[in-house]
Amino acid sequence: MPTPTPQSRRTTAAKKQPGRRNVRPLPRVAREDKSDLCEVEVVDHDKVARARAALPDPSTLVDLAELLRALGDPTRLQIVCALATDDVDELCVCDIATLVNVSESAVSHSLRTLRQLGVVKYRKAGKIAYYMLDDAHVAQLVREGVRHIQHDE
Amino acid sequence: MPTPTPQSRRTTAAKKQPGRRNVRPLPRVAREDKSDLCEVEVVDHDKVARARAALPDPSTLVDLAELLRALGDPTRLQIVCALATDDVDELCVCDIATLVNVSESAVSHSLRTLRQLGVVKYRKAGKIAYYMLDDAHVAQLVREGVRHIQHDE
DNA sequence: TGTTTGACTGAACAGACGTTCAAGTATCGT
DNA sequence: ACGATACTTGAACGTCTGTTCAGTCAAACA
Repeated sequence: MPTPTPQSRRTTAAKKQPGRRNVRPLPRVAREDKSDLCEVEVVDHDKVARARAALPDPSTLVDLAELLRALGDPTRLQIVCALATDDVDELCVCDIATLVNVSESAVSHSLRTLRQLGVVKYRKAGKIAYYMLDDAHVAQLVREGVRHIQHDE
Repeated sequence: MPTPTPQSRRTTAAKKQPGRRNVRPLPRVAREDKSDLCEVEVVDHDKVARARAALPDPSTLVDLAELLRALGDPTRLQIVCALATDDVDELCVCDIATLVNVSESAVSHSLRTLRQLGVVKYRKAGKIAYYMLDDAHVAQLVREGVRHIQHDE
């Protein structure tokens, strides 16, 4: 049986290797390939070109996706929300674990993820680690997200 | 009479529709439990109480996490970015597939996810489905995310 | 009518994810 | 020094995710 599938030729742009997390996996983000695409751009070739031009560069895209996915976990989202609270500048791991109701180990793992993304940082005082936000933009982003969810739709 | 009927499901609540297996058991989101926690709140009990009070309610938290996680996928993020482009009001599935360089099937699956979250909607013209954004807030959120990623850090 | 096209769907698979568990590193109190 | 505390780390495990594949459907065209 022949394979008349339009784009079955070079679709192997999605081969990612099992690398570490914090670096840049760069999964299958647009590679400016477009050379052997078969002309599947049926409808509006010009509009596609415009959209492609307006697309953020792959590095930005992957970084943002990574950030959003990190915030897309209830545990981590709660941590960020807690640290974004007024009058709550910093919290220790133990308190965060109590707050979001998970084990300290799980919190520690989550905090590491957020740390590697530059979302949080920490200060060590004795044996206690106080975590705080490292990126005010992220807090702002989350606050707006909450507002959007709560207001409409 | 063919009924294009662009669907847009914007369920205010109750988006735990029983898809297939485990629905959405609301994993370990704050349960207001705190009664039998062993007094692990070592450092600042008051601050924990404040942070907990400021935390969004579980339903908002889960909805937002769901949205952020959906946007945290490079394919879906690119789709939203493309549709958020000025002068690009709508795109057909075929063009989107070309744009983000994945198969039409994968795009269709991704679009369904975004549709179910109320991020995009579509209009059918003949056999072509034109997708467009359904939530301007999300587009705004993504645009700010891009700006934040590009500007600092 | 039959074929082609654009898009959708369900099953299935490889890989990724988040938690738990057990062990580890410092630091503090005695 | 010893043990307890606060936290981190790595491995393991079950679950979830996104893609591919194959099949389906409706609309357009021959």
